Amino acid sequence: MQSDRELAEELNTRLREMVLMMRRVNADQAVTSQQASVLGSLEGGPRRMTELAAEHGVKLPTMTALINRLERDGLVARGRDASDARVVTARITRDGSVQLHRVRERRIGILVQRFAELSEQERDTLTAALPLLGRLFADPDRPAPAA
Amino acid sequence: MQSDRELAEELNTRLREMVLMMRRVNADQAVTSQQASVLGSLEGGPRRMTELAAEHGVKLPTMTALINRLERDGLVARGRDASDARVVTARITRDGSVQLHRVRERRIGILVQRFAELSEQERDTLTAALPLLGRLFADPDRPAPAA
DNA sequence: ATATTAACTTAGTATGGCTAAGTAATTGAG
DNA sequence: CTCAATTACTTAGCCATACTAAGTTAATAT
Repeated sequence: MQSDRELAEELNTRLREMVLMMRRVNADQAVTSQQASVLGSLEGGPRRMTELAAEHGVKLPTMTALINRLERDGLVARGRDASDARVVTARITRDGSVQLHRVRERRIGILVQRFAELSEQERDTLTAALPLLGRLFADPDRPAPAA
Repeated sequence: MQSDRELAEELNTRLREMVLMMRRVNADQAVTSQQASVLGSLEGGPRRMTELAAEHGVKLPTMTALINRLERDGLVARGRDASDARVVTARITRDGSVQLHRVRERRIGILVQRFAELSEQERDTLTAALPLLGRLFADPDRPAPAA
């Protein structure tokens, strides 16, 4: 039986491990994890710059730079909004979709490998815990990103 | 009952949420999360540059730059190894400890707050799942960082 | 009609990552 | 013992990603 404090400390440690692992998994990939994250937001269709910045918790100029690089590399294309000439939209290109798929499969593949080392019962425990993690980390101000 | 694949996809989504949340929590802090992480490695005493780089999964020149900035801000101090004149060590200063404590309390405080919204049973589920996450994210090549 | 607001971009600065190349100290081979 | 190779680190130069402040253009409101 652990106190909330101890539980929080352990979770904090796991978060650190998780961040380090994701960094290792993503090293030497063609697309950075930040770029993959933005591409994920575009899967459902074009999005406004402002929306993207808010969803990813960055300021607008940062998103401008991110989209500039993705556009330069041919992974997204900029567009305009018909009803408001100030608005700039970004959509994912075919190349972008291919890259996104690649990154996602890589990450999920690694997680699946790791799951193989868990027992049936341990997998059940994890299955039960995932929605709780979702509640712990959800942002009340912002809807969850698409992927 | 979920397949490993579905489980991995859900975990991948949770990972994204966690990263976004930790970014929000750490925004507007005096010390970046990377800096806090390095300071955490120094709590147990001075460490060599090489060790620090390996532990944090970065190359040596990156650690040099990180320590340069921390030294400039007075949060760590460089030292020398008595037995090998090539070796440079870093130790945390009093100011560094204060900053580290501040960041850690902030993060843990937020997690504890979130735990308050969980039921007793849900907390138990989480307690059972955390060690599993540790196994999923552990780096076989590298021992877990101190904090 | 014009002032304000909103949506972006540009410019400038900092952190944090990399590789390649340089320096100084230790180790090892002959 | 000498000198080449290795080890530990730093420097230099590049890129991605973050910020604020300031500029531009379009929409809104007075």
